[in-house]
Formats: sequence, C-alpha cells, structure tokens
Amino acid sequence: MDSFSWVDTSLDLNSNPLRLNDEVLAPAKKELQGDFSGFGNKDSVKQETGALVAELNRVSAENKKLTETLTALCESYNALRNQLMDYMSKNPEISKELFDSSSKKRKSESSNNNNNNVALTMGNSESSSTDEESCKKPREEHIKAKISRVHYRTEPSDTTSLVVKDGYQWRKYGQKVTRDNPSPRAYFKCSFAPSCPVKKKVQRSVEDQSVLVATYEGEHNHPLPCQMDAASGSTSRCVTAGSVPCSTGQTITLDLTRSNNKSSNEDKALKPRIDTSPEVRNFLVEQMASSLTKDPNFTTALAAAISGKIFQHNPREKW
DNA sequence: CGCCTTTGACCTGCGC
DNA sequence: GCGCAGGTCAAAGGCG
Repeated sequence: MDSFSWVDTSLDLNSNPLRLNDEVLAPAKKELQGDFSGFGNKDSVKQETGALVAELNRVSAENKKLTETLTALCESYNALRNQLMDYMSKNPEISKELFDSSSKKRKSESSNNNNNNVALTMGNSESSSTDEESCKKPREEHIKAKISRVHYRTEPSDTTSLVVKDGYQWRKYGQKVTRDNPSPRAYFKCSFAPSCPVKKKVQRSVEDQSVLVATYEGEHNHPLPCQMDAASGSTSRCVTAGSVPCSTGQTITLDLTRSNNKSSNEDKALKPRIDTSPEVRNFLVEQMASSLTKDPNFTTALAAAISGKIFQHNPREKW
C-alpha cells in the first residue's frame, strides 16, 4: 500500500465560495433587510434597496449554483480517487513504477519541494514529504519498515517544544539541526517495550512553525499504553491526541490546540470554518463517513479501541 | 536513585 | 579519498 501512497490527493475544501453564505452574505442581507426608517419613505431609497436586494438574491443564487457545482466536483473527485486507489492496489507493479520514477524526479527537486503537504492532507500522501527517506539507501529494513507521517498542530505560541503526545512512551536519544529546516529535529525511540523497534522523528514545519511533523518508522509490537492503563485500572498519565497514528502510511494532521475549555479569539481563529448550509453539511458528513469506513487503518484503529474496551472489562486477561 | 533530556562525538552513506 | 549531512551513541546533568 505504501508503494503508491505518493499520490497527494488532498483537496483544500476551505475555499471561499463555501463561506459566502454565512460570513459574507448573511450580514449584508441582514443589513439590507433591516430597518430603513432612518431614511424615511423616499422612493429613491426604496428603489435603491430593491435593486440591492435583487442583486443580493442574484448573487445568492449564483453562490448556491457554485456550491452545487463544487459539491458535484468533490463527488466526482472522490469517485476518481477511489478508482485510482483500487486500480493501483490491483496493479502494484504499475504503482511501483510510477513511484520510482517520481521519486527519482523528486530527488532533484527535494530541496525546494519538501513539506508540500503541510496543513490539510488526509489522503495518501506519504511520499510528498519523503525527502530524507528518498535519499536513503534502500536497505531492506527501510523497505519493510512502515513509515508514516503525522502533522500535529500545536499552540502558535509554543514554537520550541518537540513533544508530541500520541499516547505512547518515547525516549529521546538525539537532536539534530538539519540543513533544510532551521528547527531542530528530535529523535525518539519507543520506550514502553524494550523490544519495540518503533522510532519517531519530530521536527517543526518550515512553513508553519506551529505544525509539528512526526515521522514514525516501524510498527509497535505492543498495545497502546493507554489501553494497558485502562486494562489495569490505573489512572492514566498519557494524553492522547485522539488517534493511533503509527504505521498507517498516511499523512494525518491533528490539531492539538483544541482544548475543551478555551474560547479565546486565537482559538476561534484556528477553528475550521464549515459552511452551515444543510446540503454541504450532509455532503461533508457523508464524505467523512464513507472515507472512514473505506479506510482499513480506521478499521484497525477501531478494532484496537474495541479490544482496549474488552481489556477494560476483562482485567485478568493477559495481552 | 532512577529515569529522562541534553549535547558533543562518532558512525555511515552519498556525492564529487 | 574527502567533505557533508543525517542518524546514533553515550556521558553528564537535571529532576521528581
């Protein structure tokens, strides 16, 4: 699966057209439909108001039309993406061929094009940021080791910490300043199990210092420590980011700035803005549901969570 | 006292 | 062979 995961199929859906309804048009509409008593009953004002309302209606209709077009576009895009994934999974040699040629090409461009997938990449886009992996000698262990990259959004004020709370226990064994990024890169090993081969590299994104890029190598040979804590009934000290990002082969962006009791302007500014029109909301919900159910990694994570619950109910049972 | 982080030294692969 | 850059080691120090 990793062999074709270079396809960056991410799509920025936070584009402006979707926001027009609420953020731009609604206040204007409200203003136009408001009380004009201050202007008296002059015909010219009425005519102007009427013209503006008509114009607003026209723009609203156009916006709705554009939204529908975009929705249709998204649907066809996702269908096309799924077809591509199916095709490449059925033809691994072709995807490998494509991967090899593209990685060769990217090798020469890597100094300029790394970190292209910062921000909203939830699709299979591992290799868009495999700058160092592509430069490595393809040793067997590196081919076998599953590599995944997870982006964690941190507090904008926190630009020095390289700690990623992902639920596992890590021991830092090194830190290095790399050439292509002024921020230091920290090296971690999984310290929960001595035999666990998983390593993690954490470095701040060049483009956005508030984004931590964690690269996981290998697979954990033990359950998530939080599940163990839950099983033993002890008070867990781990704070998960709500996901098990290991060995997925995908790039995921997690927002760690979303605290429960915070409502500052800064926090508001970070919140994703989603169009509240019903059709768009339904579409997004359907897309999310279908993406999650189709994703085998989600199924795996779900199974892990359920097994964790089972452990919780059967504390005597060993794993 | 044990665990963890820091940090300089060392190792290894790669390009010239 | 040499230099560079990324990755790893291990001693020293901090902290609970």
